Amino acid sequence: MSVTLKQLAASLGLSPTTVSRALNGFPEVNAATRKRVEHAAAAANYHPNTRAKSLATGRAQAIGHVIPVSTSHEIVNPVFADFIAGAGEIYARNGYEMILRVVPDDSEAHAYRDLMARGSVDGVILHGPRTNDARVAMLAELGLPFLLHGRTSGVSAPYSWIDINNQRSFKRATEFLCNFGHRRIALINGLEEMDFARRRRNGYLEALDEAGLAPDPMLMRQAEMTEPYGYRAAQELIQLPDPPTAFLASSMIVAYGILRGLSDLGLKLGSDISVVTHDDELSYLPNDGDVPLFTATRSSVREAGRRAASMLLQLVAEPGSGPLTELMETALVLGASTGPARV
Amino acid sequence: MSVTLKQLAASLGLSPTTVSRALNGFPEVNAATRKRVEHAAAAANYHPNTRAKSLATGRAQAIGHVIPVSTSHEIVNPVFADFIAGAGEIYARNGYEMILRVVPDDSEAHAYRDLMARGSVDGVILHGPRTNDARVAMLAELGLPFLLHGRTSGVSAPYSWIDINNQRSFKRATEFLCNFGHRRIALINGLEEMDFARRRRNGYLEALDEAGLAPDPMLMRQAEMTEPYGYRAAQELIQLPDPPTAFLASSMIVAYGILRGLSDLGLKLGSDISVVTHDDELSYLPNDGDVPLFTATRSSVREAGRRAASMLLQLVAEPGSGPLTELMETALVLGASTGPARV
DNA sequence: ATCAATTTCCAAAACGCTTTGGATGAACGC
DNA sequence: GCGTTCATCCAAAGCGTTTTGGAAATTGAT
Repeated sequence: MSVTLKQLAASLGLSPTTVSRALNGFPEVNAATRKRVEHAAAAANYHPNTRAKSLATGRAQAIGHVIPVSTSHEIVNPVFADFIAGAGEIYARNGYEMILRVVPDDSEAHAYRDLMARGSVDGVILHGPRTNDARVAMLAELGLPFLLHGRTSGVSAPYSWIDINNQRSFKRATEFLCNFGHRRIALINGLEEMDFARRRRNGYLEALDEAGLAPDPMLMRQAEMTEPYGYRAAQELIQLPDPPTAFLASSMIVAYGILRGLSDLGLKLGSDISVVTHDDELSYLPNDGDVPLFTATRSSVREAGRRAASMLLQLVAEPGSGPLTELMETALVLGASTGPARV
Repeated sequence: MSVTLKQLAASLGLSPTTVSRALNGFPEVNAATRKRVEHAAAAANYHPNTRAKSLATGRAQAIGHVIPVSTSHEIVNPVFADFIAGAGEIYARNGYEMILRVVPDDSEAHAYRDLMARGSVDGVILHGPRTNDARVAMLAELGLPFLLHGRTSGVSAPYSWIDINNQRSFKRATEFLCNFGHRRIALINGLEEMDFARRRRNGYLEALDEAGLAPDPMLMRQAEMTEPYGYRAAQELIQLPDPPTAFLASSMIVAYGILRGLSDLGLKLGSDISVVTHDDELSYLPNDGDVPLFTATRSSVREAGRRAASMLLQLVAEPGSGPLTELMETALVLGASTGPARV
């Protein structure tokens, strides 16, 4: 059993009040006494009981992440692990706990209410926002500080978010391909009910439009971002009567699928056909080296996690500090997977 | 602000005691009163404050996961997300919270002591056990219920764990390749300081031995399991004077790297060269379909997460229930990546 | 030396719940 | 009608902190 404040105070011949103040850096305690208390605390391996502390202060010292697990397709977002790692770093550094709730996506709203009502967290981070996401209004009404990883088109009320510039990112990637002479560019997107995927498509369409190219629905796909999805998409599209000469992929995993699909048909990336992908810099799928495998729009999701956590903690500390937003630009890095269109 | 027990009691003209007992199913409360209380609680959206509750009961109602982030190689284990999803499901169902600590791997011990001293969790799950893992002795001494995801060779004291039969798994895979006439089989392993990797190597060696084949150090590699690692390993090994005719990979991601490395050289899986991989059934890397891409030793890490959580909750509920262990066998599923050795 | 201002400490209340140890009637047996 | 047993409720203590509102001792100014 761990030592309590009262015990520590007794062993020092002091009152709990003084010990508490000594350890929490209040001014009204003698410097000598403070030293004495600090030493005793360290010696006894004293750590304040989190629950008691937060009961007394009213702050949970914890941030919640609700991860919805789709009841139908059952996919766990691989990006999630790296984001969490980044955020967790910041929480730990600031004495916050991270609590995770894995819930079926149809009872996500309930999870937030529950976390709020039980006072388990001081704020939450929302993952995977969709177009017109109802969670935003709900959380605003609840009065629980929150921050979106991503944005949600169609919601007019202000809210805090951190996002990458998906639209610009995919616009630039598309332009880049156009400049290489590509006229038929396929978009292998994530589910377009997800806000990021929608924005990426918008960027893609915008660039096509500016290049005077008409979008072809046959070349646009959306689905859960698995490797086989990329594979099938590549194989099917390349066998169209008028096949694409370039692919735009929404994630490294999809890009690997496309790569496999194409090389199974004997096509070589860069020379025969081009691929640009978004790269979240997942640690186990590094796309670096002198010449990266894929030309990519690159942005570290782990860094996004760090920043998101910092922003939310700021929001929790000063509830008035208004909606905080940050738009991260991605880098368009040149890899070996792109080249001029074959004529 | 959420409603408290006291307020609820006042609004009902009852004492907090009675309301508490009514909601917690104690017998000494009138059936009619209980109904009345339950309705009022639901109407007021009452949820007991977690911190107050656990202060009073002494139980945290939370399980901790400490995920060490290597200060050097900075890899976030992709298997982690799926495991967590499985475990989280069980926690949620049983009213437990999941708390995550992301810590530099050199201060992991401190994290456990801290969680314990602050009374933040009722138990912890250990990830990524190494050979002779010191954390086991430490936690046993702390008196905090814990369970390993994996095992740790060299530790004699009993402890609770859930693991897959890595040794048997890789032994069977190796035997399978031997039966196809393969004599030179490469092992592209994870870091062998990790217990699972060590066991896999043992299984591999055992099978080679029984087949009367001498292991060749040139054919055995270990590293962090990234895609480029698989790629490089495949390319380098295949260009040896006496190259392998089959590869054994430690994860799907590595297997994809190998696949890319080989097909870049124009080799076709199954006919030209064989690959068997371990498959954790990560949701975004499904290896299924009529004929799976890879022949694989398959075991769902998500299911392991579920079972691990159940076991730990059991351990927390009945501390005496002694070390709980479960060894999950893997399935050896036939895919398109294996065939008879080319002569 | 006196009074006010500082320092330095403490007793007690509060946070929101559970739980112990009764209290109050009603029902029951005779 | 009386004592006993149940059924049903409650007051108060306690969990381990923080924080409010002093109190005592020391210092400083005059």
